[in-house]
Parts: sequence; structure tokens; C-alpha cells
Amino acid sequence: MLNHMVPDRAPGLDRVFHALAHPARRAILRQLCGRERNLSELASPLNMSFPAATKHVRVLERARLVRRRIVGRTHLCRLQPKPLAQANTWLEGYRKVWEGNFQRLDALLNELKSDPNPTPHASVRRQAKRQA
Amino acid sequence: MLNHMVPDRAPGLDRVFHALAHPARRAILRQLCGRERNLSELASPLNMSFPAATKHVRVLERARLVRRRIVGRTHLCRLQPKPLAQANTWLEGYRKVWEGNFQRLDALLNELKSDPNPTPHASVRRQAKRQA
DNA sequence: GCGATTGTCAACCACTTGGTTTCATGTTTC
DNA sequence: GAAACATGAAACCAAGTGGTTGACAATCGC
Repeated sequence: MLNHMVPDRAPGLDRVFHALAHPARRAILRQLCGRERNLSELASPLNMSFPAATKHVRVLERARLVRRRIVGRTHLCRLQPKPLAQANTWLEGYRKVWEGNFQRLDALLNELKSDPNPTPHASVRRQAKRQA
Repeated sequence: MLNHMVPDRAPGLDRVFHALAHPARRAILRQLCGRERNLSELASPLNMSFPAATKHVRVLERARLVRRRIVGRTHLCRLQPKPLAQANTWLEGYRKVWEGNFQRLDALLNELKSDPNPTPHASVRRQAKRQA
């Protein structure tokens, strides 16, 4: 019924969402929009040690959000946006929910409050009686 | 230039993406589509202990993705989709990147390879020389 | 009132995360 | 060849995650 595009148990989704869950990594992704950058460029605006920054890059690589290409002594990183699109697709599965479909739930609950008979969740009926 | 709708350093985004980064929590969200459910309902298909499941629900509550309403002894949980929409908005900021804009980067790099003069990143010029 | 249901809390555990510092390695430049 | 540069790797640490178990409290049905 929902999210038929992206399955629920997807370790890829785990890694992508986890990668997006840190502001430093989101900042790295934003830096990577438009052009490649090497690790020093990525690390310098991050206000943390260089090894810490490269660990964040590695998290992004595990999530396949960043690909690295070694050129001499510099490691050029490049945004790999497909997993972002996949995460977006997963979120889109909930679009109808946040675009007002949940108001139908409101309507349903109100209906149940005014009509004590149709045997939905017992607790909902109790709630209705209590508030009456 | 990008993501002007949702700021980069947003602790709300941290919590939302972290909440989405676990399959159990995504399964809970999906269960919550359409109707409220109490904690037992949410926990039973999750193949883990009840306290573990309620911890996941609490993570979702911290991310404002779930709101809880106590009715007698049952705790009814309800999907709160606005943060999902916010995460979606953040991702949308990268849509142009994954919808082919990054091919302009390819074109730019190829242009740099064939023209050694226009002083971009030194490493890119070196790369061009090496491959020539 | 009793027993079953629903859920909380605290303690505990193994593992991961996010950060540091220090040292080593390959590369470019002069 | 030496110095500067770009990065990796390892050891370490504090805090957080994800899970368990066991004891406890409130509530509902009978």
C-alpha cells in the first residue's frame, strides 16, 4: 500500500539516513555540490581535526553518497547522488500522509467519538465516553 | 545557493534522519500510516523485547515524528508527518544534483582536461597532464 | 478484589560514534 | 635529496545505541 518502490528493510537506507544525521556530513555534501573537492578542502571549514573529518567522509562513502578518486597525493571526493534520490523516493511514500491524508484520520476519530457503537479500538470508545 | 529552505545546522534534521536510520523505526512509522496504534501493537511485529520497542518509539518522539496520547492504560501513538516533509524539503535541495546537473560537472572536467590553462584546482590540472 | 493486560523504570551489556593525539607514508616541489 | 604537503592508521576516550532482563505500577474485565 505504501512505499512499494523502496523496501522497508534496506541496509542501504540505514546507511544513507545515518550519514545524513550529522551536520558535519550534511555540510560536506553541500560542499560537494557542483564540483569535486579534496579532503583538506572538505575538512577545513568543519572546525574539527583532520582525522575526524575524514572519518565523516568515510561514513558518506559507506553510504555510497561519496566516491573518492586518488590523484597523486590528493583524494578527490565527488557527490554520488543516487542514494539521495533513493532516500527521497522512500520519503515520497509518506507524502500523501503529510499532505492531508491524516486529516481523514481526524475525521474518523471525531466520528467515533460521536458514535459509540461501531466497535473500533475499545480504548477509543472509552476515550469518547470519558470526554463526554 | 542550495537548501535555502532548510538550514544546514538543524538539530531537528539530525534527530529526524537518525530516527529514520533504523529499520525497526521505519517499520513503526509505516504501521502508523492510516491509524493510531498502541505500543503493544507497534511492538508485536518487531521481533524484539517490549522495552526495546518502546525505546524506538521514544526516539521517534524526540524527532517529533510520533505523538503519544494516553488513554487509560494504553498509549496511542500517532504519526506526526511534518518533520518528514521537512526532511523531504531538505533532500529536494539536492534534486537538481541527482537529476543530471552533475553531468555539467563531467562536462567541466572534460573541458579542463583538454585545456590546460584556465587555472582551476592545481590537482585537476596535474591530473589532466598525467592522463595526456 | 483478582488476574491479565499495558506500559515504565533501572541496571546491565556489547558495540558504535565522534572526537582526540601521535606517528607513519607517499608525493610534490625546489 | 630535503622540506613541505596530503593523507592514512592506530590507540585511546567519553558518550550514545540497541538490546536484554527483572521488578514495579496502573488499569481493565470479570
